[in-house]
Amino acid sequence: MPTTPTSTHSSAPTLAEVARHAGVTSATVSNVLRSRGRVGEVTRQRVLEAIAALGYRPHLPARALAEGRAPTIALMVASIANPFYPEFALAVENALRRSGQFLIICNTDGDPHTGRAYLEQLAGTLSAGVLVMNANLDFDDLRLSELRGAPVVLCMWEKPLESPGLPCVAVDFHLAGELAARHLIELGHRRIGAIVGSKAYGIHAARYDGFVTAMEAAGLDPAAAPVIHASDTTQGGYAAARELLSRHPDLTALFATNDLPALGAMQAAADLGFDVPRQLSVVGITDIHLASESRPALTTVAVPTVEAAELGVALLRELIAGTGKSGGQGEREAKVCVASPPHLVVRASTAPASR
Amino acid sequence: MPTTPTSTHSSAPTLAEVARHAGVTSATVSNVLRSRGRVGEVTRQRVLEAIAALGYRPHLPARALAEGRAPTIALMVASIANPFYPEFALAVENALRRSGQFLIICNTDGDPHTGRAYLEQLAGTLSAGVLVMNANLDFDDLRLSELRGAPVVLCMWEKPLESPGLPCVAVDFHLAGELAARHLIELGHRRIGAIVGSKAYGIHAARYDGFVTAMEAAGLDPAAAPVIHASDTTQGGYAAARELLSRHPDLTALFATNDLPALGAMQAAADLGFDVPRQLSVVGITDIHLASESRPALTTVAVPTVEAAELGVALLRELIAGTGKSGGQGEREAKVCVASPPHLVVRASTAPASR
DNA sequence: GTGAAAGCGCTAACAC
DNA sequence: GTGTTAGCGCTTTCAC
Repeated sequence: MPTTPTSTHSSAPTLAEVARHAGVTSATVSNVLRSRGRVGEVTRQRVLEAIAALGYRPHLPARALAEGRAPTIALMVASIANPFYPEFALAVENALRRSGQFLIICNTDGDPHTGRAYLEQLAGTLSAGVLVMNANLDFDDLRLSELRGAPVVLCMWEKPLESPGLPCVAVDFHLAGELAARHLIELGHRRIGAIVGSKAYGIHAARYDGFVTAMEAAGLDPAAAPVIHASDTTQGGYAAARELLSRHPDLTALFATNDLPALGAMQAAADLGFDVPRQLSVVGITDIHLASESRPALTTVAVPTVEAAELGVALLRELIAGTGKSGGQGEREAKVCVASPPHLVVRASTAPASR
Repeated sequence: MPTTPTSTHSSAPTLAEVARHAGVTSATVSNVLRSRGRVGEVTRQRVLEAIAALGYRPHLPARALAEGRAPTIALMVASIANPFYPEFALAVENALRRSGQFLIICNTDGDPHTGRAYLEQLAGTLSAGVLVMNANLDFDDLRLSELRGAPVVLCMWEKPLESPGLPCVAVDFHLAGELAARHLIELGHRRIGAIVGSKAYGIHAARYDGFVTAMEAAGLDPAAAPVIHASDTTQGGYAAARELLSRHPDLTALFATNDLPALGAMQAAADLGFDVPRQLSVVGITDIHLASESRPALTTVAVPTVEAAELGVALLRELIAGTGKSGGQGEREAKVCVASPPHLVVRASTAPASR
């Protein structure tokens, strides 16, 4: 029987309904909700009761529209399935939750096009700001997003001394590379192979530069160290290590610019019959959870992931708050916010050179 | 100099501005945007030009408000940092992206309170529906969410034959457990230890039941197999395996209800001097990426993760579309949607029993 | 085919 | 203290 389609009271209660129920006007309800205005204690109670009685919950899009501020933050990553990102995303979500904002995950697949589409849809409408990991986005797209009213923060920018022209959280990955390499050198290793990931955007260049710095500081010739570029995955590291070790069987250590490839390198070494760390030392960078769970556990340079996430959120919030002030975003120098320095974590994958 | 704070044209262009620019009214612009109404070809072109010229992008919250439908889907997980969830989340995000919806990640930390808070804020306001993984939520909270207009779909429900009273994607984990156990039995193992995770909510109970079924089918006494409950992590599996192996050194195989604990068990075995798989076989369930990357690579029972994600999204969408029809959600039987059966993936962590 | 107008649920001036 | 009112940006009947 086709009666009125809108059932009388089953739909979500609105402010107006709460107001009617409490015998006040919606402005008053809004005021008690936001503890904003001056509301009499008795009405306040009546309103609170009405809210509880009706099970009222604010309608976030409506609020966003009226307030002119978006209720979410977007996090752009190449793929959330890469083991590093979830650790970071968790920290971001925790930081956001405290301030009542929500996290939208955007996987770009490393495709600038996908990233751009996300930015276009979200920036300034659903999302008040954008956090960017190495998602292979076009910096011009990112700057455009700023102009659209959604600040962008680059998380884990690799070169503290060099501004990307965009606000960012910088982590000294040059130092990370240096610490990793120095550790090997101090263990007596001289013939070290390097596995360098993510050529795109020069990511990991800083890490390799750190390697070079450490080599030179020790009076070694960095150019003599064989280098292989690999994709930033276990498989990539595995293949790279196989190639490296078969072409240079005299290598006593492998330096990888990231943990995943380092882990892959350890497996390749094992498959090739190398005993890690007795015959071959392996070191990575980042210290993802997996690093401590491998056998042997991976020696690596820990990077302040959680801190970077929190700094990123804080910086983004600051930028969002400041949007529109002083005429804008584009001109003044992009703020770079430096996280604590990385530090070496010695585990079981490195040992003194024996050959 | 304090001039007008609102700069004349820097703010995001609105429909009305596009309309003015094109010499039409906003209704018409809206019509061309949604290819909804009957719009003359020439005006259509003028409007499109205006949109391009101004760089107009729809304001998602405004649209959501006017349309009465929320622009996101919420995914509730215990912690996105658990290696299984990102794989699932990636598949969900891919499925959603195709339909222009966005993914909000909610980490509950396994805390029903946190989960409830998320549901309360998102369900029916910002999020049109909720996908739930084993996030330790209260089923009553979930049913309440349905009444609030945001359907809930349980992903990876473990017991296809038993309805949770909530729509769900079911995966036959009993069969998974059975396959894993049968594999060990067929290899000649008789003294098998079981590591059972996530006691809460009886999750993994189905998996262990499958183990029992396989044992009985082979004429073995399941009660004779030592069982340890462990947290659903590598560490949990590590500790459990250590205990199991030290108390029962004659065990020739370990059955774990999840890959992470299985991986941990392999490490414990290695640390205890057991050669996997020659002296000890280890099998897991799920087939997360890590399973194929461990050394030895983990034999496991693969579960259709991506398929479950896609089915979950499809089911959720269906429920969202049907919300309000035929008077509602509560009464009719909750739909359960069964994913493909799990299947055994033999790798290097299992071998014939030698003792 | 196009425009006028009402309204989605909420906030924020301002008046009383 | 509380109510009135005018939007926020968009969609959508309904006239024309």
